[in-house]
Amino acid sequence: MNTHDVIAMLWELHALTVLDEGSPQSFKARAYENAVRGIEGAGVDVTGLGKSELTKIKGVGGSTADKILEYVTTGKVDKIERLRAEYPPEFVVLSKIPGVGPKTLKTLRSELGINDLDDLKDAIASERLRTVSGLGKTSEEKIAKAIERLGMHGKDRRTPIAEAMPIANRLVRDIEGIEGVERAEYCGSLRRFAETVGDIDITVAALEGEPVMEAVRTHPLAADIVAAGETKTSILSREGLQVDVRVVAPDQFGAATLYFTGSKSHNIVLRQRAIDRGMLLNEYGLFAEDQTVASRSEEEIYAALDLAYIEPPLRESSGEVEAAASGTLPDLVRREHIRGDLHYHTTRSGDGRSSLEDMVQAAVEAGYEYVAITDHGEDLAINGSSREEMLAHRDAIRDLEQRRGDIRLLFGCELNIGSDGSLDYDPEFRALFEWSVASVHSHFDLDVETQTARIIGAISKGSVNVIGHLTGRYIGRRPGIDLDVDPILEALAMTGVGLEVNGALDRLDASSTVVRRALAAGVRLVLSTDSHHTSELGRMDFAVRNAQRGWGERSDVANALPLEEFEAWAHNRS
DNA sequence: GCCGTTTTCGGCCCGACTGTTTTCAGTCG
Repeated sequence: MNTHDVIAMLWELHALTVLDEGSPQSFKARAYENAVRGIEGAGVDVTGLGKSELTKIKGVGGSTADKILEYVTTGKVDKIERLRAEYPPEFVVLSKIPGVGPKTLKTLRSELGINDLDDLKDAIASERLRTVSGLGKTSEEKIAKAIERLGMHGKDRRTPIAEAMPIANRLVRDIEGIEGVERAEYCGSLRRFAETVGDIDITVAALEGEPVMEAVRTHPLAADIVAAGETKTSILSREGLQVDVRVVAPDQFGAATLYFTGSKSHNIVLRQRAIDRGMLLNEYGLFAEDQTVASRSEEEIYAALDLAYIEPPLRESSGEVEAAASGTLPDLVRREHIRGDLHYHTTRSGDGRSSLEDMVQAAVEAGYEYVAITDHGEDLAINGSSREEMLAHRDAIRDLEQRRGDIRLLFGCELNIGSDGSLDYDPEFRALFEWSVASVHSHFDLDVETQTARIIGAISKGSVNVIGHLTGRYIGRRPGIDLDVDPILEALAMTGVGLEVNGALDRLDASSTVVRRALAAGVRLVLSTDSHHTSELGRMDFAVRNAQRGWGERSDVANALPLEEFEAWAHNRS
């Protein structure tokens, strides 16, 4: 049992309490939510704490502390057991239907005796739902439709960022093209750079709302219209992804983007802070006695709340507001700090699609001082290169570097980590590489001990500069390998081997949570695009944002170092 | 259930949209 389990327990308690009290605003339910936030913010292992230490955590009082202790010692919480009996899973699942909240559920149960999805379907089929007070024919039809599509977009359906980002970019671009629109920006979890998103939120600055609403309602991506008002329209894409578009006056754009970027809990903390200062914060601005204090930009709102500006990836209510108040926010790494790309393929790799010349030209155009060419090693049968091919490749790289004279090219390799931690070639040959990424490309189903030993084995061979895409996951498609992360981070810190932050949107590997733990362990980061084509260099921005989400600073990032310092570090691998 | 620069009780973030109502409750973000 660990802190993660305790948090899961509190979330279940929260969900069951919402049902029991019939209100998401239930103060008890919100207290559990606050406790989770406090525990996450404290960043400690709560399973080893006593009651007095637990209640020192913000949001955790005596009652919640008792439940945590009960859970840690017995593995159960009496109150949860009782609530589970009252609200079994087949009933709880009904709360996932969009448009059905705890109040409706309570009424359905008490008036129609509905206890599961079949009961609800029967009630709809026999038109009994419309007889319930507060519901009518329209609600009945709406709920019927929502059930039909439940598998596609229930309330907790999450869309991988790699799927959501192109849709958001297209809509933003189209909305920006509408006459009268000054600005449009995607907000929500997408702007915070969460790896999966529940929906897409777009904020638009325009004096007239209707042209925007009209354009959204009739957009080719809109398979269905969920809500259509004067300033807010919600559509559903064919894939079931909901998009909310909200129009505000241009001088309120900052307040609106702040509000819609969230996170929800970050907003609550900011609003509380406004109240403490006798002000009101909403999506239209920060107000004091009906006077607007700030609204045009996010920066001026944070400033008016006596806070340093907080970048969107940090807005998860995990200590960032406290840090902004005390001037201890991290000096986040930015795209302009990055001086080179260190995971970079050419047509030498079987899956590479741009030539060495083109890839290097693209790197120069991106403003890089150095690049490591890291084509696949021989163990990756289809995509890899033999020793002879690698040596010829080295000559081509040296030749190009000399002819150009405008960029340092490191002769590198992406080594393949075998199931037992073995690497390509032999130690002598590997020593020829000036830079080596080592990554997992196969054997995804081994047990956690084997996988962990496998990675640590690769780290310990003395031939590796950085571990590439740590887990091998594809977000939403393939889970990563099972790893015990802490011993791996320890091994990285001890040997001075770096941890890659892979900027491919479907990877984002290591994840931001692992990045944050890695930094706490003293591991250095390497931000990479893993480009196989010249069109993929833009991924560096994603690697940067994912590192930011893990609180990565400029000084944490190896490829933010000037060339000489970088090479000194790279040669220092143990 | 938690909390305190209005401190041990009384409050707890704020607003748009919808459907069912004739002024508001529920849901959602």
